Amino acid sequence: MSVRNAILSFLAQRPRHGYELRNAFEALVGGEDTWGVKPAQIYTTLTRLEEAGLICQESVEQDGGPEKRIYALTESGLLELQAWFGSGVESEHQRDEFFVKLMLSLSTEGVSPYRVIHTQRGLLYQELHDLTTRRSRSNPKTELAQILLFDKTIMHLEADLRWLDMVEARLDEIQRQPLPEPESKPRGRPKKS
Amino acid sequence: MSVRNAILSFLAQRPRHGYELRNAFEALVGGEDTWGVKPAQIYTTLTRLEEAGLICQESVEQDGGPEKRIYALTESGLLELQAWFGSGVESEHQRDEFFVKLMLSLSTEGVSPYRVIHTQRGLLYQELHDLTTRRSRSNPKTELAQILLFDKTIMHLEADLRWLDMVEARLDEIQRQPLPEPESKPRGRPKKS
DNA sequence: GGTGCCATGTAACGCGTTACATGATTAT
DNA sequence: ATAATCATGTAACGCGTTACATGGCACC
Repeated sequence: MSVRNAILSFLAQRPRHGYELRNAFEALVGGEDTWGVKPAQIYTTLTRLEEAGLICQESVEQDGGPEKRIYALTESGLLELQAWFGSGVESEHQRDEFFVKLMLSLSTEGVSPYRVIHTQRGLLYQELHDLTTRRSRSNPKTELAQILLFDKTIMHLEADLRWLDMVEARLDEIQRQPLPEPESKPRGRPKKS
Repeated sequence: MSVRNAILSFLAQRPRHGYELRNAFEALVGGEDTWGVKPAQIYTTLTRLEEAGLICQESVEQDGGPEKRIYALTESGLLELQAWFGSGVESEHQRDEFFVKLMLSLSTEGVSPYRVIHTQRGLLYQELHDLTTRRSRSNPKTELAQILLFDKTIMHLEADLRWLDMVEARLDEIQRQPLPEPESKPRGRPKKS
């Protein structure tokens, strides 16, 4: 939903066309190496927003080149935008791919959870190193926003690393005490067979 | 990719049909209130995995009720699964919806970044409270996995809260020194007009 | 006066969602 | 019997992706 709402917000300032919106977004989040937005996403999102009645085409410029469809915010688009600003963003941390991988590694023959943890830790350290480097190369005057984003990511990576250590310690504790294999079990009301 | 790879992993143990896979997944991650997987996702994923040649239909049971298509892992499916276990999971923290909202609130009339931060902090505290409660109600013997997942989420929420405090302090520092409005600017090779 | 890149898009797919369908089993 | 719900799916959509199309402008 980031792109969708960012588009609404940019159109609240003034009507724009696709390329402008893309540039505005990348300027906001810090360029394509931080958060590259593909053109296609802008245009498909614009189409869907128009179908939903949140924006409308104001005019079509055609100065020699390709068409430039200028979009403007509608009333309901403004309402939706305000609702977005007024509400919080729910975290979706519960959906964690690494957690699934780790759990599966515990019940899969030939896959060591310690190896999975080790690999993940290596990747996290590398990401942390890259980010720290890029963060220290930023100019704090002009790129405050990017630094804040770097900080957030770094703090999450550090949390992930601490969690990995915790999990590993936990695994050591219960070593050779295998988890019951998670199995298909009927739930709900028991049957009186 | 969590569901997709979890399916591969479950089929590596033995061939199964859709409902079994759904139950196995929910047992793994801790039931529908933690990570509810909709049946539709299982079946569409199965279809795509079959098209990709990673799994194949082994047989079709039909004991009175609806068809039960039994899927089995193929050779390339096993390879893909092993590749997944052998690689790390990249974090995607750079895509942060709240960050976008915050940045937009800085350049939007009538929206206070302090208010946005306040709302978000409220939501994070509530999520933290709920999770802490649920965590302490779990049985550490039988639900170790869920506790680990709770811990990970809690650590991330705490990181988010610390980051919010940091951002707010930063905003106070530069108060009344507005950011330049992020604008459409041509990049790349400068033109020699 | 061709090569390459800038600016603007379309098509098709992948993962995940909500809404709906359908036949069997169980509760009342 | 009727209603709930279990067990198994299909259809259609939303957000995001990669791959491709196309017409002008800059440069050598």
